[in-house]
Amino acid sequence: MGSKPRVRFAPSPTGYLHIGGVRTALFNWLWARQTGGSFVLRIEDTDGERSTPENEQVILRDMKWLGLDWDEGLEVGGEHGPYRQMDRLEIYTEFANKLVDSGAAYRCYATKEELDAARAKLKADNPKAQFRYPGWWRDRRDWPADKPYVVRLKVPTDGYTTYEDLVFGEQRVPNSAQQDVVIMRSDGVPLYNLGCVVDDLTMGITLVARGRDHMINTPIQVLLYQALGYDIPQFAHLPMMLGKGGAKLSKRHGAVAVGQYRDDGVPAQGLLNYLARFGWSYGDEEVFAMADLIKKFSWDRCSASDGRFDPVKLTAIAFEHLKTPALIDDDAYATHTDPFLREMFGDYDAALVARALPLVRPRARTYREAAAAVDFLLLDEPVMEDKAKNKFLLTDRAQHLPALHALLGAQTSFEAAHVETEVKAWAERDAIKLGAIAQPARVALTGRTVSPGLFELMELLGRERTLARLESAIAMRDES
RNA sequence: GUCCCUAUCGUCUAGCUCGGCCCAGGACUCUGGCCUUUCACGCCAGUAACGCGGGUUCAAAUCCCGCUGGGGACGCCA
Repeated sequence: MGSKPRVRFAPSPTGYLHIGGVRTALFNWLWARQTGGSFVLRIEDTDGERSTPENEQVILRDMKWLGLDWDEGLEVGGEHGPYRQMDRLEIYTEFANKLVDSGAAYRCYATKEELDAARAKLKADNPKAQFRYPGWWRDRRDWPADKPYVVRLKVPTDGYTTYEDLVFGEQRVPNSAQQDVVIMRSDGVPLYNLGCVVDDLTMGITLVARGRDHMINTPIQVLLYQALGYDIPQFAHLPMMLGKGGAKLSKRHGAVAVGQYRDDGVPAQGLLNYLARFGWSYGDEEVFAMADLIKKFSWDRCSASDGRFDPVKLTAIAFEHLKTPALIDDDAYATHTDPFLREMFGDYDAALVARALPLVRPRARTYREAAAAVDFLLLDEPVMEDKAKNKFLLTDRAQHLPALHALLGAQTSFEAAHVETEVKAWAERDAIKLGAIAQPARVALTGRTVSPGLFELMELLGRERTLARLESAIAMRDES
């Protein structure tokens, strides 16, 4: 093991991959990529009630979609495995025994019922009091032979536990505020604190970066490291991502599942860019390519105050990527739009779409919107918006259409620049405002009032389809 | 209730370490305008914040104290 940083992301498969979790994963990943260190992915599935293999699969799938690849962990393996906590039970038992043997922890035979009763009694006497484990078994060694027990950490009753947080600075928590927490359940499954410390220890993790909601656990974990005789890693806690109004971020504040963004057609790098800027800043810069982020990220530019998730800003940042070829080149754009095109149109003329997409980019907020915006090219007939049709095709506004048709019919080249020159010359000659020609023509060709430039459209559609659509538009008016 | 964390426009934030360049800058949103064959993009302009109260100082968003607000946690959850 060298001196390179080793960081990790350790989600619980108790639900889909949440964007708050992605932010944590991202910061760890950026640090590993910047420093040439390792990014470890492990699964903390000790909550048997809520963990499922399906959730685990979703998490792995979403991490891959985001491009947050890991050097060690599930699927890729590594020399510190296994990387799923339920596959590491013997290791925790070994460490728990070590703690009990050294006197740093002890067996507690109090049953859940006894604890509940004591808690209830205390609440009855004083509703505001905080229940704390009374230490019944703290100093006993008269352990019953065949009764279930949990393992509790013997927390010092005085003094302070301190550590340096890369984001929050020096932390100093009175031990008197802690209690003898359970670190191992009676069924031999470790609790979060034990599992986390043993894993970070045995996996050689040098820096633990996680959400601030875990900050409360850190003193206990520091105590665990010390009891086990290990140096503590560095810690970096990240401020919380809350929903609008300051409440815990949930579905009603917008999509929180990564999978939802993928399905909506939001680019992964846009999502990541938004998340990177949440609790981290680099002067006034806001739009970053991934390579930039890797280069510029640092813990000392992380903020300590909580923030609120804003789906509108996320869309804006994602749009910056979507419309900028330097951030997403045209080939990549086409590749990412492909699944949506297939979903909407089945097999399609990829070469034709590839020519149209660059014109659509400044108008599409997602890949899905981009796919929808080229429908007029892929459908035999454009889908007519009623309003557009009634206003531009069935009225006098369509009066120039026959002349336009005649002019275009006489052209051999349908290159945008050429058609533009010809049409503009005609308009000038006959003193017709270009808009009077363009809008009805646009509707005839696309069915909409909104589209890329008219002459580009003609080039894209080609001579035959352009003329045919103008003819049917003219016919529409005659029939009405 | 107890312990811990935090506090700049509606939101994300710069500035705070080393007080004056800040009657506070950028971005999103919103409004107005320009460009243009439409829309979008782009460009220009505008609205909008240092939570409150005390100090310290010639000078405080920046330092100190108090208050208030917000958040996390107090489980054989993670």
